[in-house]
Amino acid sequence: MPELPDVEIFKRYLSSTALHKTIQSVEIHSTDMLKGVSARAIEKALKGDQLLSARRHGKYLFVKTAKKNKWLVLHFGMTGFLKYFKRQARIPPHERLLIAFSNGYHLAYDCQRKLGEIGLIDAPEVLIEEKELGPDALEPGFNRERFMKTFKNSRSAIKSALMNQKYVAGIGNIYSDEILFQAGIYPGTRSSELDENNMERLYFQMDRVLKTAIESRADPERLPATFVIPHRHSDGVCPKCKGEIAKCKIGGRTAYYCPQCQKG
DNA sequence: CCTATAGCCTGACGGC
DNA sequence: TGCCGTCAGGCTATAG
Repeated sequence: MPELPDVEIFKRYLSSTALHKTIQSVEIHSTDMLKGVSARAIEKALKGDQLLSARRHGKYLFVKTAKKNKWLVLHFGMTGFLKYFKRQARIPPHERLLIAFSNGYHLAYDCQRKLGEIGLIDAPEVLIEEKELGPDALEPGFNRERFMKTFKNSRSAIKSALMNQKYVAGIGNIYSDEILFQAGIYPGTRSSELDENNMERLYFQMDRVLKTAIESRADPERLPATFVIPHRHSDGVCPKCKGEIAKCKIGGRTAYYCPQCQKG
């Protein structure tokens, strides 16, 4: 689930629940998910402090602490999410990090498959540079010109290029399918072979799809009826032409597309 | 340099 | 029912 729109919703969720509350305790139950930091160091950085603000870049969430000026890093892998709750009975099943606040509430980071990551850094820029992340797909500076320049230079399938976090950060398997569907482009088309028209449509749809998904709270059931995401399964029907949705492998990932509406 | 592929980790599901 | 293979919306390391 967690691509740009999902993580943006997590950010808003955390911002409206867990900020400005004194942290009473921190428990890390899966130390194997820690990257370059010890459980003790995270505990030390958070305990007694408060969470001040949250920021997102691509699929990464950064949460700033008030006093010590550190940033907690959360990446959600394929199965991560956040939950803010009071009663112990509501604790999610694969909780890996648990922050308890002095008001009796808790913030849990749940990640069933442990493909996510928990970290602690001095500034988001450090991680962005280290991972060589491209610009966030929705940042204003990533305009049409930069988009075209980026994708002109890649010879991989456009779907793979869109998902390459070094080119642009935030797009994964699901939303790359949606963006390509909306732009009417076959996912296996070589990125460098897209003409100006296709490039322009792709950029426009990238922006529109991601923003629409955020407005829909990244909830498939709230997406517009013209979106293909709810039909990404065998027997899926194209919301535009009512033809059958097809599936194939591109760059090792399953791509769903409409053979009628998306031409090479 | 660039692109493609296996592997990491866990759980759900379908077929035998 | 039980077992096994496959697959899942992430990224990284390595091979070609």
